[in-house]
Amino acid sequence: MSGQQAASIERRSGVSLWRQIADRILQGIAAGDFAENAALPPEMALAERYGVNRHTVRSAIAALVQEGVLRAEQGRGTFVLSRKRLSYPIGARTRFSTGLQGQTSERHIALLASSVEPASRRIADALKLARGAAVLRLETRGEADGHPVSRATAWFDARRFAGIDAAMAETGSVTASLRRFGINDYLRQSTVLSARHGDAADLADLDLQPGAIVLVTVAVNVTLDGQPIQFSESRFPAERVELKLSAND
Amino acid sequence: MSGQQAASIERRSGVSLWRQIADRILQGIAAGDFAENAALPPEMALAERYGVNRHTVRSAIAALVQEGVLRAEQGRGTFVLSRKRLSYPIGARTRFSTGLQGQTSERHIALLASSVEPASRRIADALKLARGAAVLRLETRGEADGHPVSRATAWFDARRFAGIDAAMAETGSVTASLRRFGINDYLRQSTVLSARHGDAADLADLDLQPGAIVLVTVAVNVTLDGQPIQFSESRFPAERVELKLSAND
DNA sequence: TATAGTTGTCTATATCAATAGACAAATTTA
DNA sequence: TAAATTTGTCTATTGATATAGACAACTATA
Repeated sequence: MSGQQAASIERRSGVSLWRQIADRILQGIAAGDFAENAALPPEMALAERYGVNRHTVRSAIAALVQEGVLRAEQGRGTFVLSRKRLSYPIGARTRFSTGLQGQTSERHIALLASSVEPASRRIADALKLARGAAVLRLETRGEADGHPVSRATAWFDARRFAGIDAAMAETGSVTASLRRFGINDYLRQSTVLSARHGDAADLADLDLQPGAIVLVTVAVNVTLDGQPIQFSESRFPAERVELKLSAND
Repeated sequence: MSGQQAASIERRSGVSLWRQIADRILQGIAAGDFAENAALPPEMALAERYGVNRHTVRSAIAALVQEGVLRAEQGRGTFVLSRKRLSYPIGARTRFSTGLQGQTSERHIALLASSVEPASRRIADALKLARGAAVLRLETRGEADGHPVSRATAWFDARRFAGIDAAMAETGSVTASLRRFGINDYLRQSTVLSARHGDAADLADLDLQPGAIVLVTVAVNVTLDGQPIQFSESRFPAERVELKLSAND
C-alpha cells in the first residue's frame, strides 16, 4: 500500500543507491505519494527521508529526468510529469487494440521480424503439433500513441497459417490477420504470468532503461472448439503498463 | 524465450554487473538453460559468455550461494540446487491452500498483524462502504513448506466481519474464516496485476535479497450475489512464484 | 529590493565494483 | 601417478558510487 514504505534503502545490494531511490520515487508517483504535475520535495528533504547524501538524490533525479519522468527547474523545484499507466485487460477475449480502446487514441502492432523454424517441445505441446514441425515465429511490438507498450513473440502452425506474417505487417492486428484464415473469433485458453528484469533486447525494443522490470505473459489462444492456434510470450514494461485480469468474459 | 538472451549486460545502469549476472543465472535456471542438480558452466566460460571478468562472475555466484540457489565445490564445479517455482492459480475461485495443493505438502496463512482503521477512498469504493467507515486490516503471510510465498494486506468491513482476525489466526485460512461468517463460497470479481522491486518490509517478510522483484495483485472478492467482502493487495516473490491465470473458473 | 529557498556546479575523499594476473587447493581424468 | 580442470585466495589498478562542503544561479516572496 502507499505510504507504507519504510527506510528501505539497502547498501551493498548490487543495486546503487541512486537507482534504488529512483525506483522509490517512481513507486511514490505510482502510489500517489507524489502527485502528478506537482513539485517533488526539495532535494535536501529527500536526502533526509532516504538517509543519503543530497548528491545521491540528485543522481536519482537526473536519471528520472533522463527517462522523462521528472523535470527539474533551477530555483523552482523538480516536477512530476504526468504519465498514467496503461491498463491492459487480460481475459478470455484478450485483444490488443480493443483492450486499449479509450485509453489511447491510436494503437497497432508492428511486425519486427518473422521466421520459420522447427517447433521446440514446449511449442509443439502447446500447439498440439509434432515435435519439430514447422512453425512460424513472429516478433512484434505493440505501440500506442507512438510509445511501445508490449513486445511479443508468437508462434503459429506454419502450414495452416502460411502468410500470416504478411497479413500482420499489412493490418497491424492479430485479430484481422486471423480473420483472413477463416477465424472470426478465438479465446485465450491459458495465461501464465511472471516478472523479471528486461534483457537488453527488451530494453531496446521497449525503450526502457537498464534495470527496468517487464511483466511476462505466456499464453495459448484457441478456436471456439478448443483447437490451439497461437502460442505467445509477451513482455510489458511494468512502469508503463498494468495488467487487468477480468474474471468473467 | 529461453536461449534468446543476447549480450544483455548493461554497464553504468546503477545495477552492478555481478547482480545482473546473478539475475541472469536465476533466469537461466528458471528457463531450463541450467538444469537443476547439474553443474553450471565453469567460471571462465560464464565470464566469456557474459563478457566480464572471472572475478565478476565469482561475485555473482557468491551472492547466489549466499541465497541458497547454488553450491560451489572446489575442484568439482558449481551446482544448481533444486527449487521449482510454485505456480499460483488465479481465477474466479482463487484459494491459497487449494491452489497450491499438490505442489507443497503443507501450507497456511500466518496472521502478522491486524488493526481497525477508517476506509480510504480506494477501499471504501471497492467494498461499497461509506468513506471513513471502519475496516479491519489484516497483514498476512502465505507459507508453504515453511517458506514464505506471499505477503498480503486485506481489508474487510469491520462491522460485518468483527473477529475475523482471530479466526484467521486460529484457522490459517481465509476460506475457513469466512465460513464462520456464513459465507460458504465466494468469487474473485477483479484482479489487477503489476510488478515492482520489493520494498524493505516485503523483502524482510518474504525472505528476499535487495533488488528482488515482487508480483503484486490487487483483488476484490465478492459473494455469489456480487456483494464485495474483501479487498486485498498481495505481493509474491517473482523468483519463487509464478501466477497461473485460469481463463474459465 | 533584499531574503530565503531551491537547483546547478565544483573540488575533494573514501569505498565499492570491475579488471588483470598469478598461484594455491581440490577433484577428476588419462 | 601425472596432467588437466575447476574453484579459492591474494595483490594491484582503474573507474563508478557515495559522502562532504562550499558557493553560484535562479525563483518566489516578504
